[in-house]
Amino acid sequence: MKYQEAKDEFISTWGSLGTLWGINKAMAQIQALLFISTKPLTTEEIMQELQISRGNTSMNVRQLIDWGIVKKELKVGERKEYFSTEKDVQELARIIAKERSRREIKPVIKTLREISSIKSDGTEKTKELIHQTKALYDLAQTVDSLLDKAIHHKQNWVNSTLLKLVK
Amino acid sequence: MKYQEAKDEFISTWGSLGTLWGINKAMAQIQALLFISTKPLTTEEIMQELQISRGNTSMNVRQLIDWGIVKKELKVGERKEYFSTEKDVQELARIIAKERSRREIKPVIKTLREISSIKSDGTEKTKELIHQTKALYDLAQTVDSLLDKAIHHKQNWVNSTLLKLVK
DNA sequence: TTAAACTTTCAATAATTTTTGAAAATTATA
DNA sequence: TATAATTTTCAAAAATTATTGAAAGTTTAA
Repeated sequence: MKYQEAKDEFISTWGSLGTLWGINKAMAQIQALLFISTKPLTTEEIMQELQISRGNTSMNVRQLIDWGIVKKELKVGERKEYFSTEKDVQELARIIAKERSRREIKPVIKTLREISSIKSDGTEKTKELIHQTKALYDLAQTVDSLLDKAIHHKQNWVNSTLLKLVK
Repeated sequence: MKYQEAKDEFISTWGSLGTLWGINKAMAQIQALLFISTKPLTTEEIMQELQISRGNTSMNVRQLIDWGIVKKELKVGERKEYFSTEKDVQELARIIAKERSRREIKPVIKTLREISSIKSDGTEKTKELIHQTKALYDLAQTVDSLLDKAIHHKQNWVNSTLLKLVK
């Protein structure tokens, strides 16, 4: 496999994986492109490489910046913005875990707590609702605590924490 | 909060969470409905409760069965099929982890292995592509091994494995 | 067999999400 | 301040995904 082919394959695979996990394809592909780039890229270069429009590029780069995955860089004497992504995979995983926990998991945990703590009226169906949502709540709490632990474990959490579980 | 309100909230929340993670809303809602039901339900009952069509119900129940999350039950003397979901949250998590690993993570790992093992042509950009995809490959392997471990750890893997990390 | 009960399929339609591109806004320089 | 470079916004269009419902298929029982 030649460079260009491998690069295209990587960007395409990353885009598909993103889609499968509820992430916009263009957003995932921009991140993939920056991830393997040897230097920061401009909007123009991203558009060119991925064959997407200016508006699309602008919006998705902005979202990546909101997520804390991409940083804007300015070069002296130049007007345009350069973008680069976090290059360290573990830090990247940490950021994504943090954001998905904050945006998606924690709100669900809050809802599960509310539902599982409604007052029982003694009927079977209410008991079952409370019991099942409580069980989900407990599991979600455990998983989210693990994520929190990883999130705050700045350096090398995969090796220090996960690897010992796997081995 | 009264029963009906809590139930609707749970089904709706589960549907939204599914959507966020790339799972069809109807599929997530059917699973949610079965998860808090005190008894197996028929297609008719699911349609009625969720206000969705027969075709939609049929297709999504079938998918849940493919995933191993829902089971079909037959009652003696009755023609129609009854559906129930796995009620144990940890077993449910195990099944979902197993399926997502098999369908989505393992294929990506294979691609990352292929890309990261292309022959270097000595250029910086090729070196960077190889280096970065190798790093992703290593991380994905670690995470997938953890999932595999959890997957094969039938009983109570959350408490026996994850909890000790969290505490 | 036949027919009734039930399930599946799938083309058409609807809903949602993504993308475009040009106008408006912003920013830096002359 | 004017203007050129660049980015952002957002309504419209395109693409994708989900849903419907009726016809076809299957299964069971009389």
